[in-house]
Amino acid sequence: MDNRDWAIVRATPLFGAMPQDVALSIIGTKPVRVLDKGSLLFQQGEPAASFFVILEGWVKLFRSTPEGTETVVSVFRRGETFAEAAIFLGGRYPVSAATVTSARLLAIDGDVLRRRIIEQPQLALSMLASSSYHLKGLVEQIEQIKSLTAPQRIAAFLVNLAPASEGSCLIELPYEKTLIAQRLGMKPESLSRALAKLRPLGIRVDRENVSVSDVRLLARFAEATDQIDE
Amino acid sequence: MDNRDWAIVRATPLFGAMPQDVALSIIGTKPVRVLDKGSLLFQQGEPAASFFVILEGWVKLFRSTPEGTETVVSVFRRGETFAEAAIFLGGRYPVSAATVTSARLLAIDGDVLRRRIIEQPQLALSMLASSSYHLKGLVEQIEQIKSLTAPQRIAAFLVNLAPASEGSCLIELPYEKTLIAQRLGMKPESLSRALAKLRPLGIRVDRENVSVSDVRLLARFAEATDQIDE
DNA sequence: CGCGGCGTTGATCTCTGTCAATACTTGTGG
DNA sequence: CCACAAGTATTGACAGAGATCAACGCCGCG
Repeated sequence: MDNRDWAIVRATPLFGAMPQDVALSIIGTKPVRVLDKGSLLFQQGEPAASFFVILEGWVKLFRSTPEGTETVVSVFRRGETFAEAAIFLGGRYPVSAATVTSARLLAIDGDVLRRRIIEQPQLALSMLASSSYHLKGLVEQIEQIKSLTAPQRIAAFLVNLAPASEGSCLIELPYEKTLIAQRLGMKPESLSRALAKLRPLGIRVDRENVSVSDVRLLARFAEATDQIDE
Repeated sequence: MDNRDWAIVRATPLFGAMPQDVALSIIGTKPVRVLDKGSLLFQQGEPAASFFVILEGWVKLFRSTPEGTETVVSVFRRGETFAEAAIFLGGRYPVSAATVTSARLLAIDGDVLRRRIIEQPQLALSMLASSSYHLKGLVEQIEQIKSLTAPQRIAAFLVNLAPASEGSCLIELPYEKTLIAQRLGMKPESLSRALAKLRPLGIRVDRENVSVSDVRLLARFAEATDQIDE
């Protein structure tokens, strides 16, 4: 783990809020785990031994039914932590996790964290802040699925990815479209068509490259109750 | 607040886990708030001053867009706590809350709780457990909306309400069907039709009374990939 | 070069939303 | 006590969004 990695760790809501020495004592000299795309980190139902910080790459959380269908719950990127909450939930992961790109991760021991919390009460506040952050993310996702159409959801997704909140920009899709579709709760075919519908709004797609002519216009479309007509 | 109320408080994951005197010191002599159906508790975006324990009745959490559409995120009942996590999220509620029946609630001050956490580290673990529990609920909801049809969702909802996991039973719907529909991410009309489709599975509905002839059958239907055919 | 995974496009079907009409329940006031 | 209004639930007809099934193009890889 180099300085670059350390900076990423310190930028997370969880490790950013605590004193430097505490953060260091938790992370300790944990080796960085380097993983191929598609590596399974843990499975739903397993005892929750540790949680993770993403230094590089993308990770999906998903649930699978006995029948084999797989529902993507969220997708995290560099600088995000996940599964912290699972540590406290009867000790079992409620979801499975796998990398969707090659990735470098930090795995942090749950026991160590729990012990540190007892010693350092204000650390708990960081944990709570972090878990509240995830809660908010899920709430937003529920709102989107329940109230937006497929084209609106992908529009919102793009707006989130955009570097600025106005003007034009180029966006590189961070992972495969199949996964984006799952994350947004639709089929890949629908994603294709939804993107096609955004064309009149100045969206061009070529492979994983998306050009947006007017981010604000896109954002407005994602929230509007009435849609494109022509 | 009488002994009955106190028992409810102690049965929550949050207050059940902590020593009795700590729980007492947090709740203190807070008056019970008695509210009519439809009372607004707080609005999304407001500074999060306190969180709540439900002693009696039902409460919905929802998000509203500027356009006025309202998305129900979750519905809680007696014995549940809500908005604990908001206290730690930049101090703002990410959702609004309103009672959907007449209700009795306990409102607990956020500052007090935060101070107690500093003094009583293991209290933080209770908080985390409680917030993890809510997280899990949201994850399950996302999974349901994304992967189940309307009849399956209402089936799952009924199974959750059923007193036993097998055999037959009578269920009283806890709040209005309009709200159930919102909670499940569908329109009231669709809820009516979805319930009608469950008839071949031994579901009879009369007003708010639902009779289930075989809970296990219903549960199986809620998870099945293939559906009723005839 | 051929194969397999991913993405797009087309045709069709199914589910759910929309719009509208009709009970039924509840509460209000004459 | 009844008429009436408002809110809630059900039902029907219809339209539209998205799923499904299938075919095809594209690219990377052995």
